[in-house]
Amino acid sequence: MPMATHAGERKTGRTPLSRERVLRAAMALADEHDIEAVSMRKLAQELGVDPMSLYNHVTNKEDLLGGMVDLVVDEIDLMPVDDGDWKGALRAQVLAARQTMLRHPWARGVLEARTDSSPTIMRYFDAVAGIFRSGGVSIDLMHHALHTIGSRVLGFNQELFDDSNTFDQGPEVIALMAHQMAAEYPNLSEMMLQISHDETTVVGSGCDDTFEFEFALDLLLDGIERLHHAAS
Amino acid sequence: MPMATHAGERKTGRTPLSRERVLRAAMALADEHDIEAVSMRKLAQELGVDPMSLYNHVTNKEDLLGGMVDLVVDEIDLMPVDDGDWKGALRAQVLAARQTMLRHPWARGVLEARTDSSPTIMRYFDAVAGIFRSGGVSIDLMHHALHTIGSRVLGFNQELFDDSNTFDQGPEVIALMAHQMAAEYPNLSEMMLQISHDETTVVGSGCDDTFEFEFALDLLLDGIERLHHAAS
DNA sequence: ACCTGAACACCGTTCAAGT
DNA sequence: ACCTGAACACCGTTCAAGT
Repeated sequence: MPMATHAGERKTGRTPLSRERVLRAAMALADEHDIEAVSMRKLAQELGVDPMSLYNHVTNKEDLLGGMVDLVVDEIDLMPVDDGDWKGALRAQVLAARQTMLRHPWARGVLEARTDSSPTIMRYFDAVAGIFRSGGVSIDLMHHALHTIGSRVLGFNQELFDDSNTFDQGPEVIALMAHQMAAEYPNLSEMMLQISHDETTVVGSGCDDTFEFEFALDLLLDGIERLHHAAS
Repeated sequence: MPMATHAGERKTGRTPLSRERVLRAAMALADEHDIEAVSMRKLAQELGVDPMSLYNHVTNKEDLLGGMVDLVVDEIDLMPVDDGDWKGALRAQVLAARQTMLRHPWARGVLEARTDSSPTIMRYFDAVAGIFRSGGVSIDLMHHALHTIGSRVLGFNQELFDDSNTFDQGPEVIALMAHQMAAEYPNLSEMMLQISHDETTVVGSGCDDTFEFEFALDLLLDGIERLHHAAS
């Protein structure tokens, strides 16, 4: 005797669609195959559903991307406010954001393309602002500081100058490349040569990125702290 | 008696296609209607040509975008190296880049999406590196500095925290918004309130962006200079 | 209320054919 | 050598129809 098919358990017994389920699936797809793999059609296929069914839970693709990014930002651990050390708390907060973004590299491009920010993102920025305020940083300085730190507040290493691939090579390969470039790009080739010889700097590109990120972050925080002290 | 139709002057008398002409047309299209208006098909239509004809002068869309961006970077004025004031020269160079990028706002997204950098871009970075070297900045510090300045070297104001739209509103509108947000985003609403009252800060969003850009740039340059002096 | 399929208006690009 | 048109494999989304 066949069981009665009641709502929520159609002939396939598959869990019904929901915004949550759609967004989670999209996030998994992006994590695994990068953002260009996330099309409405492929996502639907992944969920075993007609492409048009997605539109019952997401108004359009922009909404989908926004929801995905909110999921990521919600994943960032919020650091406790430490009245005695706003700089340390802020540093920890930004590094926490970076950890999350490293797990979801596609989020950067989506966030930068977004035009209006969601409540989730506002909440994160409000938390960061709270850290500044806990240290008595003036609103005006905090405002400029937020602009200055830029997308690094969310843990992005905003580099156009990405030489991490270069330094994946062995020193002798780099030396060869550097000599070939010497005529046209004398300064860059000089830089490549020296850095490839300096073993303490080159410890694998993953570590390098972390070093450069913290170097930049500390330079920014030190500068902001200096202005804060000068003002008080 | 009909004129003979010779090469270069087909029945329409239109100038023949060339890489240069394709790239210039694409740039004009992007300048006027933003980057999403630049499709192979629309570009071909703009040129009065079959879409497939473009592929004789451009290997694919990626090549097209790369060529467009090279055109932009080539537009940046290169500042003379000033041995006595590397910081001032660098500042001037970055602000020159910013002027160019303001004329071609679409270039930022294309540049950030690019994976490998062209000779044109390498030449620009080499010029920037030359400015550092002219001031005797060590290669190691210069390397970190380039990573720290990040995409700002090319004049981008890398802001996720874009409140320029907000401050386009009148003070009373902002005050209303701030009060509505107060419960959920106490720190941000406090910031909005104060900034909207401070008339010297809000002089139109265009000017604001310039101020924030220079504020961030100077903070970075001052930090780098401090490290440079500490090392020597 | 939720899901579906056909259809529309777009993409970039391959390939064989024209001149 | 350069250009063309038809065709292919994709997009996001509207709309009318199903349950």
